[in-house]
Amino acid sequence: MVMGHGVGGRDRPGGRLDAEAAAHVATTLQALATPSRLLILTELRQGPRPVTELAEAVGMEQSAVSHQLRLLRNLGLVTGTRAGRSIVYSLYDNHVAQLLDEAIYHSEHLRLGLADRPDAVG
Amino acid sequence: MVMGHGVGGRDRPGGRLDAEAAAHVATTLQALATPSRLLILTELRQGPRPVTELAEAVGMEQSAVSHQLRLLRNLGLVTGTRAGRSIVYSLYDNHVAQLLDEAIYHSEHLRLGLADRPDAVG
DNA sequence: AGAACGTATGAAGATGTCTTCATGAATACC
DNA sequence: GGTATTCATGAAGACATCTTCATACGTTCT
Repeated sequence: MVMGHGVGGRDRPGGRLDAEAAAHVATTLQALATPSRLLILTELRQGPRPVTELAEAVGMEQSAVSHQLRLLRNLGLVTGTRAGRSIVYSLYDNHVAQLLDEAIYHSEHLRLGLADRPDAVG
Repeated sequence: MVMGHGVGGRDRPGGRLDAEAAAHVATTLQALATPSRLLILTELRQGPRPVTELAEAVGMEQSAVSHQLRLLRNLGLVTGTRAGRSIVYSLYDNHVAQLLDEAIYHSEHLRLGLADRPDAVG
């Protein structure tokens, strides 16, 4: 059960953004705009994971993972709780999971044009 | 009516990503991970706009807007068609609009922790 | 207390990104 | 054809980002 916030419609689909709001959103999205973090987050999407396990799962060094986790932590996207000597990380809440899912979904359906699209510009 | 692609559920909410897929998604999200581009896109969310109008609406120089538009174009997020001397840009399709909406929605509901969240780590 | 394990952190270097400046190309108007 | 308008583009500099290396911190076990 995913438990969305409604039926699938947001209150106000497409309002303008002021500079501050834009900065806020940009910061949040930047957290998802890196392969390493995306791998970490999708791994966490499967369930809570200690750092070492994460590192192995995504094929990164422990240090690099820790650095990215700190960033994600500071943004409130993940939380870590100690369990023995390990620290187990999880996605912070359902908004994160959904944002992840939706971002992946739309990205996969966008098929990057990357210079092979016949644009009218020229 | 927003006209989603289904009912609000994605096929497979939360699969793992391989390195390639992660890179793809990251690239797409990076396009939304900047205040300037976010402003441009949300302005386009309101409807098609010529470059100069865009520039004025978001308070950027024409050159800067053009550079960002090229990036968004290359990623297939927007298209531009000539109309007289102007080139009118629009969001490429509904996926872009939705991704935008959802990204903004979730971001606004995430309330960046930014170092004031009592994390268990320490 | 000492050793082993798991994680965090700071510094530093390589890269990437964004904006500005100057200029070029296409269209419209006179 | 010449000029004004609208947009694109390349170069360059300021700045941010990510990874690695070295090391420190906290916990567990003996």
